[in-house]
Amino acid sequence: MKQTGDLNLVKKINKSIVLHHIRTDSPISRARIAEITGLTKATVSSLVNELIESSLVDEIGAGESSGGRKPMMLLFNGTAGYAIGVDLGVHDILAVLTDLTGKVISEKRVQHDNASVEAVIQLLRTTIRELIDSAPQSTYGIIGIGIGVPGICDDDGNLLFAPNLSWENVPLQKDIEETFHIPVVIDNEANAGAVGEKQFGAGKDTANLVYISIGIGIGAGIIIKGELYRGATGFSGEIGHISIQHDGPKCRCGSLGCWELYASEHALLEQARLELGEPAQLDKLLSKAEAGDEKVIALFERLGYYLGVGVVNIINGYNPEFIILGGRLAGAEKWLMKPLLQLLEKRSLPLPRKRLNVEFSQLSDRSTVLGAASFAVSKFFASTTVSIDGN
Amino acid sequence: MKQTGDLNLVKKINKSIVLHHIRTDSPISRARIAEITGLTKATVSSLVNELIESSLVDEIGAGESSGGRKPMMLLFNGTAGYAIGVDLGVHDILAVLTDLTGKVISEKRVQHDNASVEAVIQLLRTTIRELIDSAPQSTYGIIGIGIGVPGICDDDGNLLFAPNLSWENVPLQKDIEETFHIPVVIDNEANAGAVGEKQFGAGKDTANLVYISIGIGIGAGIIIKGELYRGATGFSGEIGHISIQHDGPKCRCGSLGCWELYASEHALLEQARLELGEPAQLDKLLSKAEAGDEKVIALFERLGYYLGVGVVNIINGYNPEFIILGGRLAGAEKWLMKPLLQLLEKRSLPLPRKRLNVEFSQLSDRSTVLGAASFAVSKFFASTTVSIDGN
DNA sequence: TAAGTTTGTTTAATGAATTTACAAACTTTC
DNA sequence: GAAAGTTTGTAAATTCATTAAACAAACTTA
Repeated sequence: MKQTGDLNLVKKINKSIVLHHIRTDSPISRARIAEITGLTKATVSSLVNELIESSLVDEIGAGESSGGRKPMMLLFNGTAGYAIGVDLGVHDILAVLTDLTGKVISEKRVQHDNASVEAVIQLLRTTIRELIDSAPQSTYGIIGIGIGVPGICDDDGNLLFAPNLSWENVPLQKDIEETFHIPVVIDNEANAGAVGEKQFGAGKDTANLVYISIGIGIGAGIIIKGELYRGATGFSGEIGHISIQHDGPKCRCGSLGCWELYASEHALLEQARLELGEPAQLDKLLSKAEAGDEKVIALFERLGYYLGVGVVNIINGYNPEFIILGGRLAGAEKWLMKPLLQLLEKRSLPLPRKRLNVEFSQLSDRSTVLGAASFAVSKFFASTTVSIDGN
Repeated sequence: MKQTGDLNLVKKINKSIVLHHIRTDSPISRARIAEITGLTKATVSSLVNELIESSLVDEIGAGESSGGRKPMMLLFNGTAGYAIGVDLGVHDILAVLTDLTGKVISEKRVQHDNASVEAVIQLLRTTIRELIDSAPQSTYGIIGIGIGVPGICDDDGNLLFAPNLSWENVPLQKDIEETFHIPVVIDNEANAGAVGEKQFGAGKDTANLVYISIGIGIGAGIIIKGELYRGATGFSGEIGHISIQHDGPKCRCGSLGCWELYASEHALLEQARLELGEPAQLDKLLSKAEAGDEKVIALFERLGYYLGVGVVNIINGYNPEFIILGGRLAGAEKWLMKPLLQLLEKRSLPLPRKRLNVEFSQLSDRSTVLGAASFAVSKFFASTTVSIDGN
């Protein structure tokens, strides 16, 4: 049933507000937190002391006086525990160990050939195990594992469908949880990427952003009012399958003229094959474009146009403040950005466009893995701020 | 800053939970509410008695015993106050007086020729005045006015842009508030329609629905987790301007191939003119189709196809549980539904479609006006208790 | 050195929920 | 029809997080 109100809830709310300010505005004093939040000094003091008790906050010494007693400055203790983030890709696994602030402590990257589901999961297990073993000693240890996957998940952490891996109904969360006995969160790689960008990338101060992952297909993570939008049944953002040509070519999803048939890596390589007369690879196309090959540059520019078509749809449909383009094709920003922006200028409604930013990701291929780690940290705080005192 | 927690908040939360159950599950006893919510009987008793004190709840006598003392049944007192809902259309105004349950008490419908902004607003004022005067005596009187408008609004109740009225920057909320000194809420007609459908129509038990208003243009109201999704800058759902043909004909919005160029009433009439060689009107086309005119039926069926194209995009983009089609064209359900469903069957991804319903509105042209009244009621409860969101 | 400011803690008060107890009103059972 | 058990709703005592007020410590300024 719905959450009712009691004193426990009040404390949980206030404690997480206090912790939030220590995490984002640190170093900060108790008095300043009281001033910002409207809580009394006594309340803040009490909550801060509990947070110190539980190792999540440290006092780092006196700050500058503003005409009276010097304030004791507080800092979030990012090393009270560690999280693991994983980007389970189609051809590789990228995994990081981060502290509670999201700072990367160590990183592993391994290739896989997707020989079997079990083989990949086994590789995943050994990769995670190595990172766990590399973690420094800490109060809470490894507090969780977040995994971004190239497919659709349900609420129970099952990977329902991952077309580019040809996986179906893999109980990934349960599997990894049983291996390590640590809380595991599974989510779509674009959702994870969106969270990564919001926490650590260009979207830091934004509550409404759309992260578009342009890879073999196109996926999107949508953050509304600071929260991921998952749709009714736990997955949305199948934005790659928004049709931009109702009578266009058939997509494997059953529809016609889907955006990702025009604006994905797969689409680019297919066009390159048709126009250049030979199978192409992304890195080769990139170096050719870099060398000034006009035919290849034209290919990228056309891709930029098609990206723009879909971005206009996203603007009109979601009215975000921020659109961040990421994924493998983010490396082609140089040639994609201009035609994309030109199209936006011409085609998007002026009102939704007013307060909008469109940028390529600054985190390169780490948006997803950082977001995944962030899922684990969020889950930890969601479960802890309530019962951390133990009473 | 963010809302902090205190005893007041706890009480607000619990009081609104209790009221929510009385509103939705009535008649209901105190004991049953305690059982459902997890609150203690003492707490429920105390809160219920305050609600009775404030006239929002009535005791209606003893219910059936289940083996012990008979329970005292509680009922929400819908007549403690009245709300006004308005659908400000392009050619007419529909306004209703409802009680707090949304039951329509009286109704007014007037035509207008949009001679000037001031003339329409004056007509709006006299219409509202008549409804106010027709309201029965009650504890709280007229608790608010909600207005659905065919355009884009900002948070301050300004009608920024209404293309089909040719209005721009009209401070409608302020204007009506100053006339009646009653709280006024302004919102887009599709947003109001979505809320109307959720409260009173087909979407009653749904937290995630999209209401598509097919009128002269196409608008949409999107409800996510029981709340309207407004986008970053207060308006979204410009779904009519999602392109379904990236190189299609130019739309007045600047883009090419927008959905509403294919699937709106305007589009239908334009096609009718081209194919039948004479200017057409919707009601005439409807009667011709009714009479079995195959050419006209084919027009509707093609419209159904184009509706489906956009609906597939909405399914893939928002993954709602429920899509409700409303607006003037809802009257053509008979010919639109079949090609629409056929298209969905063929083109939408199986997973998002699984738990999805697509229906035409049952409220005919009252979705918007009922939703608008509901806005006023919600605002009233938000100020007295705390927002009542429907699970 | 004295006066004023700022920080953070202590103490008492507030009030909403919980726990426990209980009376009243019913039904069931023998 | 009386006794036993159940259900409903209220009352009294307790709990606990917040607030308000007072205060000591630490610092700046004049």
